[in-house]
Amino acid sequence: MAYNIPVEATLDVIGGKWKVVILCHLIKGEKRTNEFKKLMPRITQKMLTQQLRELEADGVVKRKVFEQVPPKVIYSLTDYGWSLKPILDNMCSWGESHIEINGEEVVS
Amino acid sequence: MAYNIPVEATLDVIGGKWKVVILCHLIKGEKRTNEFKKLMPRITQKMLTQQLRELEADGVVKRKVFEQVPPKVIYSLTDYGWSLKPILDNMCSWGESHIEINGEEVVS
DNA sequence: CAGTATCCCGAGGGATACTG
DNA sequence: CAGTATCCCTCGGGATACTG
Repeated sequence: MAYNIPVEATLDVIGGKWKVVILCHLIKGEKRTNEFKKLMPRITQKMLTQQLRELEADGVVKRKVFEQVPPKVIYSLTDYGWSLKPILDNMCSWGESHIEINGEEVVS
Repeated sequence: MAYNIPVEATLDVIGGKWKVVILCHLIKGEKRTNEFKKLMPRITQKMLTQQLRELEADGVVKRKVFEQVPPKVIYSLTDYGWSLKPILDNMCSWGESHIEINGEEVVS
């Protein structure tokens, strides 16, 4: 509400500290919570949950809970979330072409 | 340095609180400081200067000072900054198509 | 394994005043 | 007009412990 420029609406959805990173990972496929933790070694449990909940509330991420022990939760993009793909793809490739990557933390 | 995923490099450059908004305005043409203030009524002088300085340090924004009284400063995109255009265009149009805009503060 | 609940610190950023 | 300098306070977010 009351944006001064439309792009602020976009930032409302993907502007969070970790949201773009999370979404970029989800473009490559659905993920479990622990997978996110390994892909983002610096994120805390608290922030991970928080960012995912906000993305879910905005309708771009879907959360599927498997009722079992131990618990299993899978996150994926919604159709609405996939509409962000062009933006995310562009951001990813811009980063790839403008910076050298350091792969020190690619845990399997 | 030491990114876990390339897109973090992109976020380093455009991830600031107001940077995407500033860059979107610059895509439509160079701007003076006061123009920014009118386009972004909620930004403070401090934040405006700070974000512009960081964009300048990252080489995406160019600052041109006219030595005169009263002072005149014009900001514009560098060639490097223009390489972000596809991302910014996508973000702008996504916002346009997904949210209704409120134009209450379009001062001339 | 996935998530919630507390505690708590520090810096991000607002408000204000001043300068060239 | 454009920018710097202070003061100061909120709250983002880290660390830790606990639950289903």
